[in-house]
Amino acid sequence: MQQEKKPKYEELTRDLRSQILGGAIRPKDKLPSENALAARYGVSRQTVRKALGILTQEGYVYTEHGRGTFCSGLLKACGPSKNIAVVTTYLTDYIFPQVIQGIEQVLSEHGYSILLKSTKNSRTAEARCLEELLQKNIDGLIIEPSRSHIFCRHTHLYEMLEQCGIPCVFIQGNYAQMQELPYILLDDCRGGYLATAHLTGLGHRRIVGVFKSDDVQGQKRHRGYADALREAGIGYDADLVIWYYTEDRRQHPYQEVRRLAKMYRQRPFDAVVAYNDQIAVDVIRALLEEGLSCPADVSVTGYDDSYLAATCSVGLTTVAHPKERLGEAAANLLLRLLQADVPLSERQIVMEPRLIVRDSCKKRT
Amino acid sequence: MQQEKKPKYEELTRDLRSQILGGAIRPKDKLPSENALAARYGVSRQTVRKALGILTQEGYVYTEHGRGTFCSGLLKACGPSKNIAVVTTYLTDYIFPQVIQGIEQVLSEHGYSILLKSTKNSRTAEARCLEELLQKNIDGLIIEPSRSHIFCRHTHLYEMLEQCGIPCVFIQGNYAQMQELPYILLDDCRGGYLATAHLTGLGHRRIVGVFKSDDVQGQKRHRGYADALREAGIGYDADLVIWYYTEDRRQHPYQEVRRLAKMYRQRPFDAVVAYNDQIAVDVIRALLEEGLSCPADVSVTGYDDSYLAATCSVGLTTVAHPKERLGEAAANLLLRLLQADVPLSERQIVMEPRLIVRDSCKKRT
DNA sequence: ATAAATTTGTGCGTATGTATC
DNA sequence: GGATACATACGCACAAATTTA
Repeated sequence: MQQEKKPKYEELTRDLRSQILGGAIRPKDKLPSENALAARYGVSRQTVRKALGILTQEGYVYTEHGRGTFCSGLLKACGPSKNIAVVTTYLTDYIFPQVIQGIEQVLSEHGYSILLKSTKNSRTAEARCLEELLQKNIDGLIIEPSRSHIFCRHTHLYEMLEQCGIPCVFIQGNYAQMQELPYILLDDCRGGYLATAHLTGLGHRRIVGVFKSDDVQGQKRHRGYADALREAGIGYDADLVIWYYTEDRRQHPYQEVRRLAKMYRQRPFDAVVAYNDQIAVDVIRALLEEGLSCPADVSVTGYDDSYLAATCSVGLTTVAHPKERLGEAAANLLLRLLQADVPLSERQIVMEPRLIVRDSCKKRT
Repeated sequence: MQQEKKPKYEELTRDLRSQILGGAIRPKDKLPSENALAARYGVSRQTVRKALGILTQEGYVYTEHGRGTFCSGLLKACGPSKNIAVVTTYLTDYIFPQVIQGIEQVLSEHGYSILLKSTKNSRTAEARCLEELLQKNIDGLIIEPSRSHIFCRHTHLYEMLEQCGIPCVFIQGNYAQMQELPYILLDDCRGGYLATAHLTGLGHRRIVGVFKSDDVQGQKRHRGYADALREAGIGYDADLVIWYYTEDRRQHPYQEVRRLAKMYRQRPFDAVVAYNDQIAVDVIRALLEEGLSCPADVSVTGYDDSYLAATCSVGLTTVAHPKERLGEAAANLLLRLLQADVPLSERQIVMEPRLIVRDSCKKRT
């Protein structure tokens, strides 16, 4: 009869593994030194090293040069995947390609690849997306939250990410419930203020506002709009504010502006603050259809300084969006989070918007 | 001054890995024995074993007790990753976001994620990119080749993909050496013909052509241009053809058109066929700077029907590019390749371009 | 602040076992 | 059986990082 051959290193591996799984060796505990293990088990140091190598690869332990070998906190099956997930609401919606470009630029220089996902601003899609990503092997996440105005029902997924040691950076917006997570966004309140104050500065008083209601950006830009009006001593008129949802973005703002324009004789207005350049273009189109011209009759501001602002029939006065630089900043922040702890104050970055004046606003006559 | 520390086993690992990726060692090949490698590299057998251990773990080689060490056929046997790599030259360059959108749309419906990479139309970046992807776990690849006009020096990487069972779909262009690989592209020859024939049909005879020289699209559009001229009985005039490289795309076409425009009195021309809409916009700008207007003095055609075509100061007559549909078609083809064998005739799809007439071309007076 | 001790990382040499041809 | 090649195992030396005296 023949005995099963059991390599000594395998015996040692099994023994140590069961000690860890059994709780005898707890996470963060220091294991005996290689020499100590060699002596205790009556094997050579090389054999110990082989066993520890296997355990390291399996994720049960990690080593620190000069300090020792330690039981790891939680098991990451494989090593770093060098994959970073990037989740945005849309891929083509005008400034996202540039943001993604900025992210890709920085990350690929550091040997990372990008896993791209889009949610179409749907909460369920975002949740499904995160679940998928948790099953894959990613090292980090950059995400633009969907419908950031409403309560987030899947905070548990973000907690899970945190527990897995996968850092996460929010861009554009963030969730009110998770204020401590890293983010990079624009001061949209200030941006809305800048656009509106520019118009009041030009003497306009009846200023229409068109805002998106289902993300924090829209709500903040609206607040800036209201602040600027108050500062200029202009009463807030809810009838001049148009709210729209993502789904209706193609039609609703356009139609509402046409409705207001039809009543221009009875209830004139001087200017329109649009949520972004896309809306501004629709606004100008709607005005033209009703015989009003921009900027002669009505001044219009955009937001984001997209390609539309420059190529539009009227050069749009708009609020500059950092685009590539936002992407780069997000990527750099993520890289720092991957390497070391980053103090809270540096984990949350707010970029300052600035106004770009073109031809779509004119002094009131 | 301090020397970079390089462990010998790492040196050996790198060397062997690059031999495998470089094609010097091919799948199923037997590597030299451990002793032979030790002798050749002047290291101990232990060091060789360490290097081979790493390569084994990475999946590049496998060992058979008593037989030898072999280059592995398939990298990574760890099941489908549900990741598809998408490699394009640029991410933001005007129609790519839409193509990627189309791909993402289809693939995400089937539970796949997208790994995004860009090459900036650099061959070395493309090669580096493919090597990176081979080390990751991808199920398939959609790639827009870089500098597709020149001989591809890294066919072995594509062969490796094939041997690993990773299907690959080319979009936009393909390499002349690998005619049997699946692709989806536009009939660019036809597209160039359509644009040029439209101009000859309007009575234009001296037609400038601006083409990109470092991809097949440019060469094919040029051929279509030449075909249309011949068909109209117009002699080919090399002085009217401007070639440019990717690196010079921002300046060179613009400056060359200005140069031609400066000599307009002596050597007038009727129209310009531009490689794409971006170039067309630059062309129109150059013409304007020299006091020539489009379409009154000179007709201009674009290509791709990008957002520029519609938002440009003059509505561009251009050749429609399927964009999203191209992306969707590529994704669907890849899905089919992942499931089953696809007959050659269905693996290669050429989409028909069509002309979109706007305001940038006028009948010659 | 420095030196010594500890601990992991790299590398070599050797011996023996075992599977394949 | 013999040659070859991988697998396991031990011992030793020195380097590099860290902690301790």
